[in-house]
Amino acid sequence: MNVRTLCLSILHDGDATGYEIRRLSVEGECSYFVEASFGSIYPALARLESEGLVSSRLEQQDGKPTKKIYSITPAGRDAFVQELSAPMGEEVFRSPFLLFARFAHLLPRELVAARANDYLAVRQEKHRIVAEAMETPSLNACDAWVINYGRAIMGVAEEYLRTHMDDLIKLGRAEPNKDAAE
Amino acid sequence: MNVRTLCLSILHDGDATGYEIRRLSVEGECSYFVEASFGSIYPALARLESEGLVSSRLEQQDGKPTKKIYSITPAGRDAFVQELSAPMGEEVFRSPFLLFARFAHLLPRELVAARANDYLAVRQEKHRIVAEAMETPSLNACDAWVINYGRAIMGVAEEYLRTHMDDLIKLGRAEPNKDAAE
DNA sequence: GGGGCGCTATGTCGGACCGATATATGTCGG
DNA sequence: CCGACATATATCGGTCCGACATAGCGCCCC
Repeated sequence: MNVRTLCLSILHDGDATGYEIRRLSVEGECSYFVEASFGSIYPALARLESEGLVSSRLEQQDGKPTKKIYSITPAGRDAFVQELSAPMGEEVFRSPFLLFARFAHLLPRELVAARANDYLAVRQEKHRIVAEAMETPSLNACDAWVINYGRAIMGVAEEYLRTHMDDLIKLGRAEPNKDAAE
Repeated sequence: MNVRTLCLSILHDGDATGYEIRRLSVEGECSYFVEASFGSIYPALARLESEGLVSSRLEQQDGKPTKKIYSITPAGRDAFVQELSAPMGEEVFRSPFLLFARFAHLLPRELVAARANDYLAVRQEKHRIVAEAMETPSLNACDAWVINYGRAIMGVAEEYLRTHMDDLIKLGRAEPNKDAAE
């Protein structure tokens, strides 16, 4: 799942600028399983345009910088379907928090507690965004399926964390001052 | 959570070669939230050694290539704890399957069914690995917490997929021959 | 009223990381 | 007997992220 495909997928649902693609990938209903940065979106769009898979038009705005609005072309739609039909990449899940949690016994209890609370807040926020996305009026059936899947998983993640984080915090070191205590 | 920290975390629990670090990160009990490739492990180990955070010794074996066994140094342990105490990176979840699922309505039903079945198999395998990891005899409390967290989430993911994948497959296109049907 | 911050908007650049490939060798199955 | 696979180290091209550069406008607070 490269950035090219991500851009095509967003443009498939409607025109957008590079900036909007970024925002949708980070804050949108699907931000829990796709994401891309400016540093890869803009070059990807430029390359897609040079290949004729997207087209662009400039739009002046007063008070704001000029926008470069991209549209997907028929060739782009074909290429997108082709890309979806080709073998997929692997799923990626990387969690710095879980790596941290594995070594909670090395770290002061206050730090473990702070991190666990931060992580819970992040999970709750993500869960809220996905739950809210289900309220979208014009939601196609595929999007609804994906959102429900995400909501089911996030719901459990949040609940497990909420009910078990105290166990993890108790594993943190009680006396952070003694260095050779372990 | 860079590859350097990942290497230190594995060496913290015992000596290993670059090859073994790779295998642990891909097949081990924590492979569901950490992973790294050879292309980043070997350079990372070389750099860690030049900085004195790990040391290495060569071990001849007959029938197999010479191994280069790495050990973490006291300075390496300090640096590891330091790194865990520093602000963490964001969690990453990228799912090509969910992007595919969002556009199931564009794709032939047989393809959707095949992909859903493949994905279910992958999820079941991952779930099995984590569930099995709980049986490990010498399991410290932190690892147990992390594994249980993963098991809870993977259990729900697998079950949701198993009970709802038919709904997704039904959203696939029934007649893949008509191109202009959409 | 002015200074700083944040938002919209495009884009570049260094560095991190993946995936494929190269190299060498030994085992095991067909 | 040959290819596939496992062990083991290492490099390289290309992708992608994160930080930075640029720039005009609105908003808030002092």
